[in-house]
Amino acid sequence: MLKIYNTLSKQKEIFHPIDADKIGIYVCGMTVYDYCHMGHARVLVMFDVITRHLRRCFPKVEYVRNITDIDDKIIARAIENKEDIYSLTNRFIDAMHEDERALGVLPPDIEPRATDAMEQMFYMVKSLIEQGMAYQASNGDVYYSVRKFAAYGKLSGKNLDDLEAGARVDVNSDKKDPLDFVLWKMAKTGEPSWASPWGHGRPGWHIECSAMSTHHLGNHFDIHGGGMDLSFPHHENEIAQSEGANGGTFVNTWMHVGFVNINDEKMSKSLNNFFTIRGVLENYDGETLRYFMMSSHYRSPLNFSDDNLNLAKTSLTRLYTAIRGLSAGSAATDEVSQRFDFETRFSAALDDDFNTPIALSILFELAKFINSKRDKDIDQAQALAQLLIKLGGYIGILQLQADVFLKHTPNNTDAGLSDAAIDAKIKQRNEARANQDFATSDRIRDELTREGIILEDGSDGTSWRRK
RNA sequence: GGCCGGAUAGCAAAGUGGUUAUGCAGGAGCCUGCAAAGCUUUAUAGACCAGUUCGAUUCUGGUUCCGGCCUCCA
Repeated sequence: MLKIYNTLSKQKEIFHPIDADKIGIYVCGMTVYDYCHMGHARVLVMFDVITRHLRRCFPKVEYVRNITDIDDKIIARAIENKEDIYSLTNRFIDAMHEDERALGVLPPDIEPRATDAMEQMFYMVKSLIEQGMAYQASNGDVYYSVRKFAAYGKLSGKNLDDLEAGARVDVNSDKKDPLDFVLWKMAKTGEPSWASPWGHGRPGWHIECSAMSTHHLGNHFDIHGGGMDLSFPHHENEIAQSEGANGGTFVNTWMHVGFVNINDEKMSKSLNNFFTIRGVLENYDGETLRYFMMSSHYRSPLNFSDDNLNLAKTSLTRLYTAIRGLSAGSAATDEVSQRFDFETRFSAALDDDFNTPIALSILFELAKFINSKRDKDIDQAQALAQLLIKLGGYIGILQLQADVFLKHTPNNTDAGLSDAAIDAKIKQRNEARANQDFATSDRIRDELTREGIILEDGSDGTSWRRK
């Protein structure tokens, strides 16, 4: 029984799909004018975990994640670079896809772009104007009349009068109410623009998501998500637009992923304390990054630091060490895995609002069993290793050959000793050991240790891994 | 000012009204030529103050501190 925390009700709810044969989920994606940072990575990874689990729970899941490829920052950056907005956005869309693959994130089913959704936005804005919920101001911009939507504030728990009292500057005199937000912006000279019923211009930020989500998933769909910072005003405005234009409920379940923090402060572009995914990938592999993201619950803050990343790497190393040498073989269910209900408990953890820390803890239990069985009952160890790999696969980890993970260099470059050179050293060392020449064998091991190579002598020979 | 979260052992991070979270690090032991890995075992918690209860880290109220949103942001 799947339970999801709904921002709308501020509590965990049993998830009741609108149509159990087809789940619709929409996630607000990136604004593509720069490389993705760790905050984006968290949203990418967590909604990947979420959709992977949903796909196991339901026969069909339609996962839509948009790309915002037109907005003020994109225009500003394109002007700065003296480049066309499409060449800018295409470049960063490619970079985003590259980052996504490195993190083991599966592509969404549909990835619509704002610039392809103009007609759908026009349709929605028209509907809002016709119903008197939006108006074109004297400067030509079209605004949403927030006061016309009685339920405004239901997602963020905000009260219009409190908002107004606390509203900071930027009061646009063309707005009827300072809280009104823009649906369509008139183009200034030199700006990219689209012909619309209200003149040449471009869409406001919020309308694209209302238009694209309802276009692909219908006026009423199951889940809408994004980063915590989108709940207000972005998602609040989406509700106002979609429910204002179409009537009825827009989305049943709203999900928000917590922030990535640096020294307990939000990582953000405006604070300029962000780390890009590709920057971090120079020192840590994608799977370690992914594990790090899953090591805390998706709604909790996640503190980004080398210590925590290294912890993730060590943890993942333990899991891969458990399956090393055992990955081949049949996946027979065995008495131990049944007795301890690993798979049931693993799924139950994910069913409980996608509790990845619990799910991971079950993988460690499994690893412990494998380690304690491998010398006594290889078949059972084999079967448990298969199960560990299978459960890991449910959340997108442990799909490499153990040795590939354990021997890789941080950024998969060929720094330091080659594998062949390491094997040669190990051979020399083992010859020395066979001759009881421990001074030589220890010297070789020390040499390798300095190169970041750790040796492990086992009953079936010496294996190695990179630190 | 308004509205939300959070405070768990050395670090990271969950569940839970009474019984081992889990990972890393630490102690002891086994294994090993010695290590590493692994196994066994062990110590170290629940910001503070009240209340409810036979019993609270878990529920309620208050205090303090931290973070977020109210402005573009995942």
